Amino acid sequence: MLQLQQLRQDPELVKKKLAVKYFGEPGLVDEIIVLDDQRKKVQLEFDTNKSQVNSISKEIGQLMAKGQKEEAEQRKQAVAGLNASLQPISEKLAETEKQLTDLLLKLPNLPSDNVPAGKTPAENVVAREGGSKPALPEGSVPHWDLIRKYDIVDFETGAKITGSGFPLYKGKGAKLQRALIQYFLDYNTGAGYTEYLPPFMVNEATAYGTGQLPDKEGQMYYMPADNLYMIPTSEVPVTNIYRDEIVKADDLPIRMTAYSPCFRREAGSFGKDVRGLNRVHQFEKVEIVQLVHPDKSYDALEEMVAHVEKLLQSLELPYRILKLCGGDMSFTSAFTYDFEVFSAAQERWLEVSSVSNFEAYQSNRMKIRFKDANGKTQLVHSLNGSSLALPRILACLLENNQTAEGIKLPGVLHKYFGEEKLA
RNA sequence: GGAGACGUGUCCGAGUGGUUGAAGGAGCACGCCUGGAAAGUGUGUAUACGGGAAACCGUAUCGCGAGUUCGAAUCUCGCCGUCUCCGCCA
Repeated sequence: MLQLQQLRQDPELVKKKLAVKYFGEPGLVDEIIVLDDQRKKVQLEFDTNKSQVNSISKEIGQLMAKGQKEEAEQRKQAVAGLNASLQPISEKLAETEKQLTDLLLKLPNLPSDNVPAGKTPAENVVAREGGSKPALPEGSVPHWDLIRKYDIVDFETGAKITGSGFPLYKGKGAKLQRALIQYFLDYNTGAGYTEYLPPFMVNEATAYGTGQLPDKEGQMYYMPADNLYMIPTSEVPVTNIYRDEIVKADDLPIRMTAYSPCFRREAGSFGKDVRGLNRVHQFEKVEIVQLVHPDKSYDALEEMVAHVEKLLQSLELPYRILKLCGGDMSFTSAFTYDFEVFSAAQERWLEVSSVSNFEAYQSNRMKIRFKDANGKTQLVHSLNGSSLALPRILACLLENNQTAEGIKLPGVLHKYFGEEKLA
């Protein structure tokens, strides 16, 4: 959530930035400021009245101690009246505060200054490309055929057990998943990220912290009996590790990595381009998260991008890195790079990672702060990225490396998979 | 799931309903002391919001939320969490 202070400082600038994201209700900014003025007035009124009540109550205590019962009784009468008039003020204050938060929650994060202009994915900007697209041999097929050929993912049985979009990995397929997870985690911890294995369900407060709630509950699986949500990414539990904490400046940056399955309802998005592993309800992912000093968050972003890029290079996959345009960025992001790998048989790019700087948007919700050099408490900046999401990586590995003798695996995976080829 | 105990600041730990934002330690920071260190010693050491140029003042916060009361860390209820015992269980 944006900080009120930001809005008050320069409302016009805020509106200009919201326009970059094609946010439809710029009027909210002024509405919020008016409401905040009102809140201040009401709070001042409440504080003044409450202060009187408190001091008279104290006097009552002192009078009682001295045994001056009648004096005390008189004061009680006075306080009763004050309290009665305080009641509506107190309600008004609570109501105004709630309205204010509700409105603030409707505002998306502001895009950073160098976010490319544009409304649709077509206007995203290619930052750079790497690797080379393979020339596939005659008779090459998409991964959903290869999956059957090698009998490594069984969608039908997954659908029988759970429903469509819940793949059942089998044999070498299951092992390759495990190998990839292990490799990714090793790669991340090697770069200084601390490994976590978080809970796969979270409570409301946690889902709220990273921005899944309110409004996006439709995208998560929900367990009403226990009021818990299945995580759509480990970003959610991992970033919340530091919720409501003030960390030492020396502890920054905090780097965390975690593997988790990710559960996504993908309501409304099924229908096309969902064959095979392209879009599923449950998938495996290894995530990286950083909490950093606000001055360093864009350095951290570049560092994370370079980190993920090297990982893709080590997998020898053709990739490109996109800077998302304002209109295509997520609600909570200030700047996002998407990573896509080229799926040679499908001849299309598939998103395998998204690395974002949320600046103080998430930390303001979660109240993750640190003490700066002057002893002042400040919000940290939070960032995260996939490193990496597995299904589409698997799809590309299969398609791009298919040979008559089997799937040739990149060198880095040999020791994790135990073989050089999947056949 | 059942029964009981508990939940106070960075940590430990007091706290008969009335100057308790909270004793006392420890830790930490900055001084003094010292050749240097330890010990000793002095001061400081929560967060948020509001008012104020500032000093500072006000309000709220003792797991969370309601309630009783002139007044709640302290009493009542609900929820969450921790521990112990029993049950169940990988």
